[in-house]
Amino acid sequence: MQANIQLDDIDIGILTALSADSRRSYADVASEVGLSTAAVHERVRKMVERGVIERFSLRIDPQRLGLHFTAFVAIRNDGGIHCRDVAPRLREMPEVLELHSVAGEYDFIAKIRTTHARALEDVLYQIKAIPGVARTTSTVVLNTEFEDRPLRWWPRPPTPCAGG
Amino acid sequence: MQANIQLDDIDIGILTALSADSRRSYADVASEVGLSTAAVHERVRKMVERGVIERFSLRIDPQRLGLHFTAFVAIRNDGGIHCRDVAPRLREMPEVLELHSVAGEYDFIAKIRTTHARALEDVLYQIKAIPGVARTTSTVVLNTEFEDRPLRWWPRPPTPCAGG
DNA sequence: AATGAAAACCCCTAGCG
DNA sequence: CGCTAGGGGTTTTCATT
Repeated sequence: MQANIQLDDIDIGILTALSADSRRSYADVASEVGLSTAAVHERVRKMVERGVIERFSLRIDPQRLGLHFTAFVAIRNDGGIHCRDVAPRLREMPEVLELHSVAGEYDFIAKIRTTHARALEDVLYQIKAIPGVARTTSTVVLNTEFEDRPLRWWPRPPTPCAGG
Repeated sequence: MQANIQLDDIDIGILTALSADSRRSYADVASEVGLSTAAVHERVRKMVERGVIERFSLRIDPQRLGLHFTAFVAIRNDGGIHCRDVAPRLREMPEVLELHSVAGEYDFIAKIRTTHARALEDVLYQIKAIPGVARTTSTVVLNTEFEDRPLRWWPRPPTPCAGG
């Protein structure tokens, strides 16, 4: 749970470059950030080791996979003993892309992707069958403007109370 | 807007492998899916060309970047002439990771990530200053159970009305 | 923590079935 | 659409600073 102190501008440069194209050669990235290939390699290795880089991944167009339908589903638990079992069950469902526990009227927000609206019905049915789930509210996505953007900024360490 | 007909099991195997580690060598992937290196290379090239693969990317731990705070912000537009300008303005804001237009009480759902709660206030202030935005409702994320999971499944083409 | 060099490995194209 | 083959580039290691 450490902060970003350990990342300097060169690290951010490497992350930015690889975030846009993670198969770029280290030689290429090295010339961009002004380091040798070996140095970039070493920095990447360390960032993987320290968990800054979780994995090298792939952005796939969900439409071309046949996943035409997206919804955000808010989930409310009941007060029973099964509450802690809800998240693991949702994790097993491949249609649930993201799961966040949230403050407010609901306990979870799930981002769900299916082939079509009809398929969401099945997923909701499964979710409602999970012990501990009391009720769901779905918000249907009409159009995804953007998601999974490459890294373009990073937060500066918080300035120590300049304004009070 | 074509379907997934063109992707066979081998393509899915390649996507699954690269989704978990996009820097794996094609030679390595090839031995896994039972093809030659050149064949894997050619299939990847075509999937990039056809837009199935949008890009090779990187999953960075937001915590280690100092992004400790996540919220979903529902945005409602007013009925004015500026409605169509709202999405482009939100696109310019780096804290807005995702933007979906949705059906229901609100017009958009934005996924927003900042260093801390206080920084969300600034972002909301900016959003409310966009012409056309009428009102926002924020849902604070307490814990992200999972997000950006590697590909593990893909939808089978819909069975033609087996059940009616 | 970075460099340059060396060795192993991989990418990518070409030619062919 | 897939395979083999080969040159050229890249990754990865290591001694040095």
